[in-house]
Amino acid sequence: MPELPEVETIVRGLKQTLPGRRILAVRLGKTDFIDDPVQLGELLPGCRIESVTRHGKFIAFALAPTAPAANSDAPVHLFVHLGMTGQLTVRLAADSAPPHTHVRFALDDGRELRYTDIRRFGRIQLVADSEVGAFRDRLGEDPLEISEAEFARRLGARHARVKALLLDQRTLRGIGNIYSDESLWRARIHPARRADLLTRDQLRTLRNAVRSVLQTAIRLRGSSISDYVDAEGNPGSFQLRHRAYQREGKPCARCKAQIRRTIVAGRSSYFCPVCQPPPRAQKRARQRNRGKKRRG
DNA sequence: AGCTCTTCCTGAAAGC
DNA sequence: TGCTTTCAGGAAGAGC
Repeated sequence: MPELPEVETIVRGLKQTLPGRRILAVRLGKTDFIDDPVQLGELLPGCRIESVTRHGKFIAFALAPTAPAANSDAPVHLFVHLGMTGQLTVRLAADSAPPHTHVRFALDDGRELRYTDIRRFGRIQLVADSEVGAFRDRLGEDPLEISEAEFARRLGARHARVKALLLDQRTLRGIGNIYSDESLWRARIHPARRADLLTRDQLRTLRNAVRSVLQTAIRLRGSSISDYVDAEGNPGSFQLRHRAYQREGKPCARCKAQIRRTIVAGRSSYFCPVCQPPPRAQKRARQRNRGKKRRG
């Protein structure tokens, strides 16, 4: 599943070769995950790719029309979200494309940018220049850039479970199921703990854990669990460093207790029952509160 | 406010 | 062996 480190790796790869290239043609397969496929096909041919950037898990292409024949002279941004199984690769146009390749952007150097997505949980949309700000504002802070104080402010007052907040793209942008579990394991915090009941120390530790996990994962070019590959089609290797995610029954790397799996925020959540004690005190507090409500 | 459930989709793995 | 069922999950929306 592409999360921040995977998307960052892909973007770094695309930045090497795409800026300055012109899109000659667009070929579409299935289009049910594209906001406006007709507009995509009409607007993009003739556009030059100005830049490639990452916003959370989104990949943004800034496009500028070049030919006078272009259908519009307004710059536009193409936002791509890879969902679960999306891949963006640059290949020679003559090379055969894998199954489930649904979008092919022919480039002016004989190659093409391809979007492949088995499950089509990804999204592709065009965003007008004037709306890019609003689009980005819907996302929270980048977890690699957020300050300690801002991290504590964003999470520390919330009653929600800490894992739900890590996954919420409006709180922090870019973290998914793998890196939330890996960060919580490193910070020794149970995923179901309420964020507002964490200590200052725990919030600081968690922020640092998130940073170091993401930075290491970027260095190792992401985690390849099932479908992830970078822009050149190569897998990452951070999955070899996973300490919690998908390690149910395996020994904790710190204390040798068996990693357990539970459901938090509707997602499989892996944790060490010894290093990351479940929130018993919270449970008792909730039971007391329920009692009070019934009586009151 | 925050939780749970549902929907989208395919393929791998488990169950029979 | 071969079919059917289950599960995985990012995000959005509904309903409680």
